[in-house]
Amino acid sequence: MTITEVSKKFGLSPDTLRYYERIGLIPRVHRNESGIRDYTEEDCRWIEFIKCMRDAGVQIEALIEYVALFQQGDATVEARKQILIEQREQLIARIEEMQKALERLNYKIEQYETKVVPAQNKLKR
Amino acid sequence: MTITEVSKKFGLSPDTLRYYERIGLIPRVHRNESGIRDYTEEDCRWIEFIKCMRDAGVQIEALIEYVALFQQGDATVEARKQILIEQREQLIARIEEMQKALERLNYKIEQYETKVVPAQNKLKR
DNA sequence: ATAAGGCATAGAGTTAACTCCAAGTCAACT
DNA sequence: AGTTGACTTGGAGTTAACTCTATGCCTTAT
Repeated sequence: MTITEVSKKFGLSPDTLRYYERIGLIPRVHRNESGIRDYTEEDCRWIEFIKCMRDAGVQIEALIEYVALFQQGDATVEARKQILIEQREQLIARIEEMQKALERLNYKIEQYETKVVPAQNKLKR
Repeated sequence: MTITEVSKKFGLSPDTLRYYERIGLIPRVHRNESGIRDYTEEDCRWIEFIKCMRDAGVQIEALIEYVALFQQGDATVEARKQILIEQREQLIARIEEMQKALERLNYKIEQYETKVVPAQNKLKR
C-alpha cells in the first residue's frame, strides 16, 4: 500500500504517517527499490493500534518506548507489559474524570430543560 | 480567598487562574480595594466547574463562549444549552474511543499474562 | 524526452494551553 | 524607614503534536 492509501484508510495525513515513523512511534515502514514507502499488512496493524491509542489520548512518549522495546525482542516482554498496565491505569482514570464531567453536563442540561435557571445564574449580578 | 488559596484548593497554578480569567474562561474575579483578587464563593464555583470540564478535555473555546453567553443574561439560555449539548456529544464520543482503547489494552495485557506472545510479535522478524 | 504528479527528506512553522519573566505596587514586619 | 514577600500586569517562552515548506528524485502520460 502507498502512503496515500494508508493515509485515507486510517484518516491520518501522509505528513503524520511520516512523522510517526520518524519519531519511532511506529516501526520503520517497508520501502520499495526506489525508497518509497510500501506499507505491509503488519505496518498497517501497527498504525491502526497506534491510532487507536492516540485517539484515546495515550501519550506518544509511552508508545514510542513500547515500540522500541518491541523491536528489541522477547527479553522486553515484561517491560512492555508494564507500560501497557501503566497506560491502562491512566486511561481508566481519564475515563472516570470524563464520566464525572458527563454527569455534570447531564445535570446542567436537565436544569435548562426544566426551565430552572441554575443557581449560579441566579446569584450572578 | 486569595489566589494562592484558590490555587491550592483546585490544584491550578496562580498563573493558570490568571490566564483563565484573562481569556474569559472564568468571569472576572472580585478584587479588593488595592486591586488584588479576592475570590468569592461564586468565583470558586466557576473555577471548579471549569476545572471539571477541562480535566475531561472539553475545549477551552466552547467554555469561553459559554461563559460569555452566561454574562449576557437570560436571553442566551437556549444558546448556552446548545453548547452544553454539543459538548456532551463530543464527550460521549471521546469516552467511547477510550473504552475501545481500554478493551484493546486489556486484551493485550491478558496476552502477556498468559505468556502468549501477541500475533504481531510472531510476525515481526 | 519532457512535463506532471507522487513521493522523499530536513527543517521551519503552527496551535493550544499553559508557564515563566520583568518590572512594579502594596501591606506588613524589623 | 526599609526590606520582605505576595500580589499585579503585559508579554515572552515552552511543550506536545502535528503541519507545512523547500528542494529534489522517480515514474508515467504526452
